[in-house]
Amino acid sequence: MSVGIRDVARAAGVSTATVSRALGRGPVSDALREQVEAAVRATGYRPNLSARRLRSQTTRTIGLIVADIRNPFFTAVSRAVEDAAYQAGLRVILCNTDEDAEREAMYLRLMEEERVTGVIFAPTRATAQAMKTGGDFPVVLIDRSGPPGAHDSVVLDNIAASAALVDHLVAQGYGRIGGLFGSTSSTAQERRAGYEAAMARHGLAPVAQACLPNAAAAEEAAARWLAEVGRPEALIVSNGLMLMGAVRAARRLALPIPGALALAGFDNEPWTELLDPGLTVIEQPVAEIGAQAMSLLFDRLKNPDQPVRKVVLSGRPVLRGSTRRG
Amino acid sequence: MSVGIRDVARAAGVSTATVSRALGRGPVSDALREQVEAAVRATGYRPNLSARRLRSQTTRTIGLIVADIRNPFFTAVSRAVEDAAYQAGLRVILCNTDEDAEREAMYLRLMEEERVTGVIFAPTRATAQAMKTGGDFPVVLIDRSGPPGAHDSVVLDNIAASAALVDHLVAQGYGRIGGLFGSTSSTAQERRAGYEAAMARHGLAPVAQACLPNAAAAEEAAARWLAEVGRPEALIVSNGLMLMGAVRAARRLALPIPGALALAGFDNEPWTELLDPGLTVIEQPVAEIGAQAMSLLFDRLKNPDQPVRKVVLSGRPVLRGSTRRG
DNA sequence: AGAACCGCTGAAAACGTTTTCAGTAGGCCC
DNA sequence: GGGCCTACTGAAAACGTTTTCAGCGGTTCT
Repeated sequence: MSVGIRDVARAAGVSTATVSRALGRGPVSDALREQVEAAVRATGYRPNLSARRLRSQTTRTIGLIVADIRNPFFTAVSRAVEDAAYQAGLRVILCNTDEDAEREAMYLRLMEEERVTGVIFAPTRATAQAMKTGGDFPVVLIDRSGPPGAHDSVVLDNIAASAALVDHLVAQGYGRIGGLFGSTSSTAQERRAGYEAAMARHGLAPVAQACLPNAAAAEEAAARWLAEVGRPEALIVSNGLMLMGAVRAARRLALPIPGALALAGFDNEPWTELLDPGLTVIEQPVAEIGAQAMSLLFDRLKNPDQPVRKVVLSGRPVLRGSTRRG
Repeated sequence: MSVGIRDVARAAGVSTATVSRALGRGPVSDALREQVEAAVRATGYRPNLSARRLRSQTTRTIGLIVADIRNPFFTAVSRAVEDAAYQAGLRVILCNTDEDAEREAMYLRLMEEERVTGVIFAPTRATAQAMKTGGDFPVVLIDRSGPPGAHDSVVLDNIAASAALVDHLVAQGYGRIGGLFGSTSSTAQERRAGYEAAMARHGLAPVAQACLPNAAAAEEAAARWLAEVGRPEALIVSNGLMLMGAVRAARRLALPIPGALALAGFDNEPWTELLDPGLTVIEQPVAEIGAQAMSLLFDRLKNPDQPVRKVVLSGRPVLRGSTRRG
C-alpha cells in the first residue's frame, strides 16, 4: 500500500498532527520539523490531495470552461490563466464545450461536484443569460458577458473594435462592406452591433450574416455570399477561425485580396502576418485577458460582496495589406 | 452549509448507504431509488468528489503533461485525449512544462499527490531517460519516447518522415539541404537522424543545426544560417512552430520560397496551406495519436503486466509549392 | 419443516488528512 | 512561589463519502 501520514509520523516518532503541521504552516519546533522532513524523504511520502481537500474543505482548484481549446484565442487565454493559477498554487480543470449549452451545463455541474474555488467561463449567449448565480463558487466570464451586474467579466471593447475596422475600410474607400459574425456568443453579437452602428454612422447599409464560429462554416457561408452578384467588396469577420474560412473561400473563388475583396477580422494570429498580403486584424490582449480574469477571481474570493466588475480591454488594430484600396 | 448525503438520506427517509447505492450502481429497489432521486432533486444535492475519491480510492482522473498547449500539435492531441477521457468518465489535469525538466518533475509529483489513474506525457529527452517507473500510475508517452521497454508510447515514424522529405527534395533536384531541429526532444533527434541517414543514402553531406523548438529561436537560427555564404538551398525544419520561424527568417532576408530557398517541415497546420506557395509538410495524425494514447492507457490499466507497447504511426507527406524546383 | 439462499437495507467502519482541544513545559512577572 | 502567558505537542474528532457486515423477510430447495 501507499505510504500515509501515519507512516511518516511513526518513522519520525511524532504524531500525525505534528507531521501535518510540519508540512503545512503550523507551529513546530525546528528539531521536529527536521525529523519530519527526514522521515518524509525516507518514506517517499506524498500527501493525498483528496483527503486534504476533504478535510480542509478547500480545493485550491479552479475550472476553466471554454468553447474549444483548438481556437488559438482560447489557447492563449488558457495559457495565461493556467500560469497565473499554478503560480498561486491552484490547479486548473480545463473543459471544452464546443459551444453546446448542454455540455456547458454538464461542466458547471461538474465544477460544483469538484467544489472548485472558482470558475472562469466563456459561455454561449444562451447560458450567459440563463446562468443562475447559485453555484457556491464565483464565476468570472471571459470574452463574453451576460446580463449586466450578474458576473464579473473581462471582455474586449467589441463595439469600438468593429467600428475601427469599418472606419479603416471606409477611409480606404470601400463602401459595400459586409459582415460575417458568429452566431453563438455575445461577443459576435457586439461585434455585429459595432459594425452596424459604424456603417450607419457613415451612411452605409450594413449587410451582416451569421454562422457557426468555426472555419468550415465560415468558409461555406463566405463562399456562398461571395458568389452572389451584389457581393461585398470588403468583408469583416468576427474571429480568427472564421477569418481563415473567409480566406479559403476567397481562394476558392479566385478572388484576389485585396484586389477583388478586402478582408479584415479579429485575432492577430501569427499566420495572418505571413499571408501575402497580411491580414488586417484587431489584436486582442490575450495574456491580459487571462491575467485579468484571474485577478478578478482573486478579488472576488477575497471580498465576495464587492460590486460586480466588468473589465473592458481595447483591441489594437493591426493594419495590413488585406484592406489596402484594391 | 452545503447539502450532503445525510441530508438526502433524511429527506428520502433512508440511510446514507442506500442513497449512495441508488446514485451508484448498488442493488436498490425501484421504489427507494425513486425516492432518493426525488430527494436529490429536492435538495439540490451534489456529491463531493473529494470525499468520493478518498473513500473509493479511485480518482478517475488522468494527467496530461505537454510542453506547451500553444503549440497547435499539442493542442490537437490534447483535445483528442480529453474527448476520449471525458467520454470514459475521466477528468483531465492539463500541465505545461515549457520543456523544462524541473517543471516536469514538479508536475509528476503533483500527479502522485492527486493519485491519478494514469498519465499521458510528452517528456523532454532528459526526463524520458531518467524517469523512474516508480509512480503508482502507468505512464504513456506521446510524441516522444524514452528508453525502449520503459513505457508505453505512441510516436510518429520520424525517421521515415524525415527521409520522405529528403527524398522529395532530392527528387526535385535540391542538393544542399540543411536541417534545423529542436534541441529538447527525442523526436527532434529522430527526425535529425532520419534526415542524416537519408542524406547519406543520397551521397549528400548533411548539415544540421539545433535550437529551442519555438518560433522565435528558429527564426533567429534560420536567419543567421541563411545569411551565410554557403547557405543551404533547401531547409527541413522539425516542427510547426519552427517552420513558422523559418518562414519569417526567409521573409526577413527577402529570400523567395522556393525561388531562393525550398522549405519543408512538420505539422500540417491550416496556415501552411494558405501561404503562397503552400508549405510542404509531414502531416501528423494528431487525433489518432491522442486516441491511441488513451487506448494504450486503458489497456495498461486493465492489464498492468502486459508487455510494453510502442505504437508507431506514419506521417502523411503533403507536397506543396515550397519545395518545387525554384 | 428446516436449511439455504436471495434481494434488499441500515449501522458502522473505513478512507487519509487537518483541525480542535487539552495538555505539558518552560519563562516571566508579580 | 504562584499565576499566567507562550510555544509546542498528541489524542481524538471531523470532513462526506463508499463499503463492509450483519440482519431482515421471503422464496426455493431438500
